[in-house]
Amino acid sequence: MERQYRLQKNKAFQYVYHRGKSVACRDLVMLVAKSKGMKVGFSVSKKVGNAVTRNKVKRRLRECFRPYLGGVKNGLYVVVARPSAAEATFQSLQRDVRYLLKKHNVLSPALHQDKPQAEARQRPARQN
RNA sequence: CGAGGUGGCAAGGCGAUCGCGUGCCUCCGGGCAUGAGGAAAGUCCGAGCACCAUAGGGCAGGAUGCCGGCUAACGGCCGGUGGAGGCGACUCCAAGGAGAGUGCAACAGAAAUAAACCGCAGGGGUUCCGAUCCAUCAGUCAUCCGUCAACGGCGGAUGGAAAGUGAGAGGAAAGCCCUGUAAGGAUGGAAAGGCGAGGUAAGAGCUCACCCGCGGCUUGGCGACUUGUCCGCGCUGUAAACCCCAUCUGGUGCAAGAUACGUAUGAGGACACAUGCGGCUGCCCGUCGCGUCCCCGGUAUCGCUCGAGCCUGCGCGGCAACGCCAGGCCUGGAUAGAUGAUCGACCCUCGACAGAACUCGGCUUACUGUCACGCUCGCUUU
RNA sequence: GGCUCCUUGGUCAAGCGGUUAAGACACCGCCCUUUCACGGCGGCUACAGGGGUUCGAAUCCCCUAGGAGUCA
Repeated sequence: MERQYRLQKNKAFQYVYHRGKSVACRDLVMLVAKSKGMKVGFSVSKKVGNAVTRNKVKRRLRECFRPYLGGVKNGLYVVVARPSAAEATFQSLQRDVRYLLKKHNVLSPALHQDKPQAEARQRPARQN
């Protein structure tokens, strides 16, 4: 995920926590605030685990969110991992991210019905 | 074969698709190269580096603590000494001073850092028994008072009819006083060196032999230490209690700090008014600065990775840690923080512990697999 | 990332190296009351873990684990 799409400053996170709307499932919480730019941030606290597991969860979340970059409304997104996310598989995280985006109703019409492009591209490979 | 000991090595790799950080090139489409660890961890030590005054003085505080060496330095490493553990290979040890001083040693025990409670022994005095001797017709009992350290004696008085009152070898029993003694005494972590013999009234390093420890002298060693001597002595433990001695030690830490653009010893609020306040360490000196406190205060770049660096040599010196020499190599530098997802087969245990954040040298802790040994012990077979 | 500190019953806590580790609240049982509350009596349950020093450690030292605070 390129740097221009990242939410970086602590103040920006604080802004999203104050102004954003939140939707959650068992492993994740997603907050969205309206903005002209498109930025995503990931928050994984020390409760999730040690540095290795935290990094792993962050990488997986980044990979899950990447296909939707062009396909959702602009805004400030923050994805918070709950402690149970350490045990979740990549596939379940993928499902959760898609479910939360849908619940926020930010998916563009093209992607609302079908699978995202990146995932569609991976489908045939997985079937092999 | 089993149980150990020591030392080393590795930390899944390969291919495909998508994706990320950094560097270089670019025809701006992209391409090429490279990208976590042995502990990156804990932050327990030591340094570099930066700022604080040039890093200052004294006290306090802190750290280390057998010896020699290595190292930039260290609480690290190597080699040795002493002690402890193990049948052994081998391992472990904050291992200076208790003979400078202070403190503490609960409970138990006679007694706790210095004696004398019991005991043992000698002497004194008391009572009782008492062969025998003197005296005598008989020779005793009760109460009261005084006295001595004394439930006992002595002296006196009174009463029972009156009066008066000896000596004693030796023995016994109890309690008392003085002296000697530290052998024995159920305890305790520790009891005044141990054990045996002599010695004695009883005893005692009082004397002797052997042993243990300390000190002196002495042999060897740079030294810790060690060998001998028997010259002197017999001293509780605790310093991870205070302390003494020796050595080291200024503070803060890359959120250090520097630069640029905004421009600034800034805006707002509260309090105070120089024998004061703050910084440099806790205090004093010295020195620098001049209100103090609360709250708010942007972004970018540098610091930032070539370094006490890594690899090779059967190189040279050294037992070794390590040093020297020669040749070769460049090997993360992010800043919400880069290694992931999917597929394929392989090792067949589906891969443990675990992610750089200024950088090094160690220590400690977590943890998987494997190899070597002209290392040890035991069993079996030949 | 650096620095500083703390762990004692279920909770809050005291504790000079020396008995069976105070105390309060809570909980349980009994008494009191027609019953509950209050009160009284009794009980229950702990030194974060592992080593070391010491005759003896909750206390002193080291390591580990967990938890706080602080620095922009």
